[in-house]
Amino acid sequence: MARPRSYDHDALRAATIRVARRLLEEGGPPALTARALARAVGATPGTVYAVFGNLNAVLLEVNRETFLELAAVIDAVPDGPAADWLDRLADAYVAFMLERRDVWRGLFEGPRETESFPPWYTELIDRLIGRIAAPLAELGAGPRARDLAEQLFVSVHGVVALAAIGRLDMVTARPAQALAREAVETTVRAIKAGPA
Amino acid sequence: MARPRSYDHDALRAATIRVARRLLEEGGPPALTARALARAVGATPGTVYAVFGNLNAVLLEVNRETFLELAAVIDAVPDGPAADWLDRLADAYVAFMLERRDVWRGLFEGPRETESFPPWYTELIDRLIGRIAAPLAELGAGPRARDLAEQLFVSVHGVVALAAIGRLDMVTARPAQALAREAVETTVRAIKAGPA
DNA sequence: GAACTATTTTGAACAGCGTTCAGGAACCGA
DNA sequence: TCGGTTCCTGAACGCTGTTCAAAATAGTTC
Repeated sequence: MARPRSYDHDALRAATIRVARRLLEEGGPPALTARALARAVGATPGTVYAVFGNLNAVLLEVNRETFLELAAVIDAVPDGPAADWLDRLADAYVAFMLERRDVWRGLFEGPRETESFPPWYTELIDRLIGRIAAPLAELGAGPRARDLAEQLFVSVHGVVALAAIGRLDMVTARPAQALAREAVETTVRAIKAGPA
Repeated sequence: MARPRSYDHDALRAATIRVARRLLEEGGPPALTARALARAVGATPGTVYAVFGNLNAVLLEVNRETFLELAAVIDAVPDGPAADWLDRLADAYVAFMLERRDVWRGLFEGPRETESFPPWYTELIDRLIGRIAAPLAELGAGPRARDLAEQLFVSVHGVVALAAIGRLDMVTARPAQALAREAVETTVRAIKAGPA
């Protein structure tokens, strides 16, 4: 009753996301084009659009995978004495993001402000911040742990944001990892200074 | 001996920069196109290219003006007790950037990593960090004042970076200004905790 | 087997982008 | 009036995301 699909759409979807990621890694956001995607998966732009609706949806899927990987990496960071634990978290986060600069840029650059974000996006960030709050609480941050974790996350985000576009050296001579660790140290010292 | 210029190139240059800024404010980076610029200044794309070489140069000039304005705003922040002084600096910075979200995005998004930055760019950032280091030194940061100023700047950058693309609320319920002030407070408290 | 229907896939087309550059335009000096 | 010289225009190139009429391919019915 109908022309049968010539593609396994699930497989095509997965392949497209895989290729999208490779394109991003190799050429940054400008390399992620509908035609390049289609060519690489052996289909045509129209088919990609039939599967994803638009290019942004492809990027969103890459972001999902990236975030899931990040979550796994963060979860794999062994806990320990709170200060060391935080350092390891910071190191892992910075290293992860800088190894994927261009994918990172896809995560944080550009999209419309009015766009609403899918639940997994928010949930993963929430989880990440929870992982930061744990050692902070251990250090005696008490009820402020969550707030401080948010603050620390944003600070490290600042480091990575500048490093990912190659502009951290305009602000400081220190490398990203050092700055992230110092942000951790400052937070820890502020906690040790006692309750507000 | 030659066809006379039909444009005052200095005036055309200035007008182009002015229009570029308006386009950015009204429609963000995507609105800054060669044809729109040319149309708005009553010239043709070719002429714009004759004056600026390429579109990025126009963006760079807008950035220069924005940074100069920022420098003026920061210089105008009255000093006072160090903690209040820092709060005012943070407020001024955050307010300035958020009032110019789209111009801000032009400042920090996208350009090639290999690009070298003009001296005024680095100099202005240096000046900005100097302004932050002053009250920190007053608070007893000693020789660490500069390092802490860089760190604080990067932290506040993280706040603004997320706020400018409308994603700060994915991390925290607090507004940008509050987070910036808390970054200040954390830094101050870390200093008060004594030398490292 | 032919016709019809339903679905999927294609790829040309559209409007726009940054950028280039052949050639028309406009002046001066001879 | 005729080069010479410079300036400016705007068509053109190759690219972009996206759309959609048409082609392809199947099952079903006559």
